[in-house]
Amino acid sequence: MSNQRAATRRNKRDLILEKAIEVFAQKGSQQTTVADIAKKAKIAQGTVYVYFSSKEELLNECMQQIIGTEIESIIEATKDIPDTMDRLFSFFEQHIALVKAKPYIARFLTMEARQNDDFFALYPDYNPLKRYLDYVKDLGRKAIAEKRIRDLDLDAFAYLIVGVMDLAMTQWLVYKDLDIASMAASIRDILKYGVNEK
Amino acid sequence: MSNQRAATRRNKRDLILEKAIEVFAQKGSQQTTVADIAKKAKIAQGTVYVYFSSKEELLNECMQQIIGTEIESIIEATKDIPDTMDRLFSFFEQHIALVKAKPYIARFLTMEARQNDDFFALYPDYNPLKRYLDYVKDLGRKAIAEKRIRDLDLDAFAYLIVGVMDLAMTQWLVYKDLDIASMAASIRDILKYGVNEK
Amino acid sequence: MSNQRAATRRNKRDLILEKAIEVFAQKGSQQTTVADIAKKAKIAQGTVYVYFSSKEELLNECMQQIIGTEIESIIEATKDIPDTMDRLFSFFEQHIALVKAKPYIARFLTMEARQNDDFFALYPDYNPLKRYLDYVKDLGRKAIAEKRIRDLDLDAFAYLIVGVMDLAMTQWLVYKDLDIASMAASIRDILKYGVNEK
Amino acid sequence: MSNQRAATRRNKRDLILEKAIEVFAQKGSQQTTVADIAKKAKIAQGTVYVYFSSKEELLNECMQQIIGTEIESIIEATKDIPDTMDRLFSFFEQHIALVKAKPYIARFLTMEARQNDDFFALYPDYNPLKRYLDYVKDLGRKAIAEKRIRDLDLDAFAYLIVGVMDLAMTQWLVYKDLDIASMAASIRDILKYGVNEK
DNA sequence: CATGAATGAGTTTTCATTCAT
DNA sequence: TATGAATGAAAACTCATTCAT
Repeated sequence: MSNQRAATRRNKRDLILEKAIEVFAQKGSQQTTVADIAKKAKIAQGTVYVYFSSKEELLNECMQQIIGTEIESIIEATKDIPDTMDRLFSFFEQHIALVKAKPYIARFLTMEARQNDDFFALYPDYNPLKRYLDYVKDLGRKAIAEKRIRDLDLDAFAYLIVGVMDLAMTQWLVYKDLDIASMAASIRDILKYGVNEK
Repeated sequence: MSNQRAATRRNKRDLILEKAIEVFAQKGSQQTTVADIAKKAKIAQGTVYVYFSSKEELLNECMQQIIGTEIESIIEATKDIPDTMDRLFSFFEQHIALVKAKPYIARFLTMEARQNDDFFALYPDYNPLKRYLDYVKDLGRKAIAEKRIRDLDLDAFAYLIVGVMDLAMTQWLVYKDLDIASMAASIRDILKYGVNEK
Repeated sequence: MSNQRAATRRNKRDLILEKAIEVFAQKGSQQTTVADIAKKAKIAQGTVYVYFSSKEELLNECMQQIIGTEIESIIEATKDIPDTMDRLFSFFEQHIALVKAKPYIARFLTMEARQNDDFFALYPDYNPLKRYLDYVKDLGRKAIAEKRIRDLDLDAFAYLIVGVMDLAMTQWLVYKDLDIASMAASIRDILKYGVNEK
Repeated sequence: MSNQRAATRRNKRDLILEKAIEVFAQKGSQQTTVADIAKKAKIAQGTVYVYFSSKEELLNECMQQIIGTEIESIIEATKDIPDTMDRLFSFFEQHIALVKAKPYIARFLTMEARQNDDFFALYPDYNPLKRYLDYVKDLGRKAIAEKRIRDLDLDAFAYLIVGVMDLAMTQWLVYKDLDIASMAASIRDILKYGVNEK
């Protein structure tokens, strides 16, 4: 009984989170009303407030859900790839796959997370872009140590990788005809050999 | 007198635009009220509606102002630099300078323009990121023709340049201690020679 | 088993009443939510509705509980004091003792009972202030008959006694440093001899 | 023009205050909705928020209005009566007259002012009962100095006067058939000569 | 009986927009 | 043109009450 109840409670909370992420992503957090979310989840507006104390809190929980779950799962999934550069581009590819599978997550990563000041005031380490940058810098550091890449400015390196990833993602959301996968190969090529004539 | 009036009208309209951009950029367009803008411009709320039919229209005018004026002026300013790569990085540097001088413009480029769907529905070519990408692709095409860079995927090239620029700008807005100028040199170096050991 | 059940029912009902009085008194009936009461009684919200049909009814039951139990018990306790004036001031003292022991009762007497119109519409005789006034008038009548006090306006007499009692109580609730006990002696003195120079 | 505008503004604010006092007094502050007040004042709900930042603030302004205006005007009106006891009972009578003329004020004095903790936290000296008590104590002190009354406990004296006044007022609100004016004479008699047989 | 999740009507508050001056 | 008071529709949030378990 307790299990059943707990399960129900967990399920409804998760249901609200899931639908909220979809609606927030579709319309943006400001344009989304609690009524929209309730409608999408087929529950009464008041029910949202049984599980979340305010629309604000619900939005933050959505972000933590995405960052804590999705981003970390990508990082986790790539941790066994031995070659650092392969690992880096596998990370890139997985991120693209995530965006393609759950485009609303991209909206959170690029939009909400960038502009929700309250959220970053509370959880500065949850800035998803910063999380990505740190991860890439770390990978870069190892690649240098392993002499797989030359000794370069790690910040510049990380910003190049994450920047191109983020932009490609953003543009893909607007112009769906962008072939990110094939672009990834070209990006890898440019980063590897540089733009100079050999 | 007619001149006087026209001048006044132009001036007041521009005053509202100027202040609106500042406030929109500071608080985000959703959080900004017409009252905020009127207060900043030291005029009555009603006056805003003498020059703009709605808050929506005012926002769109702000974006056109930025894109049409600021962005184009950067592109214009670099047009006389003969070496394509120099021109590209001059463009990069000018963009950084613009963001540093008028940080609220960056907010528009990264945030508002990305999320204001109505605006893009009306003016797809005014997507400032797309404008940047097209410009860089064009530069890249010339550089290849001039054999200054090797024959590479222009999209990948443009996304790398604009992506790193946009990200650096975004992060600088949050963490002001980022030294973008010095990073630019490193980025140029990486792009030029690639990450591989020589 | 039937006894057991009845006892349980009685006990839980009384538990809710007891806790409801405390919470109502603490926060005022309007500010109190059914959830507050349920929490204080450590039961589920729904359980309140097993014993009371509405929050309104619960509030009325609380008032009857106080008037029927607490007030009558004071009147009862003083009934064997032969001297009418002693009895009157014993009544006064017991009331003070009650307020000090259970301050939340004072809140009911002064606040809720005065403002809950519905309650008085249903039970006009349960106005606790009226109950007090009637009791004091009755005592006064006897004291006059016994020639312990002079023949005076009974209403004025009762209003003086109950009025000063009620006000002292009210102010004591706000400013706890009021020494009601010592004031009672002075009040008795003034009422006895009047304010005139002898 | 400026005068006209300022007058309009002042008038509307005062109109809202006036109507709010009436409705608050009639239904109690908790039962009163902003819609009720707006309806009574024949304005839109939003207009209330042009002049008051919240319902809470409006309530507090109402109380200050009553305490600052009505109570002080009574105290002011009696200040030229030379005999202290006459002055005291003139004060009493004026208070009764006020309650009869504007019964809703009585509601504020006895109900809202007693229970609105927030208000007293901000303005402890605006407790209307305390204001009354202080005034009567002051009068009593002078009466003693002038040897018009004997040297008695000022607190007990003030509590008797204000207590009976407040209670009479309260009961009159419920049972309108109470003849307060005639009672006042009896009260004066009892207080003057005491209850003892001479 | 007891529960507590779910409900939805009702309330406060915001703010783009209008309009008389 | 310029004003700013007034509007009212829409949104967030509360909470007494119900009901399936």
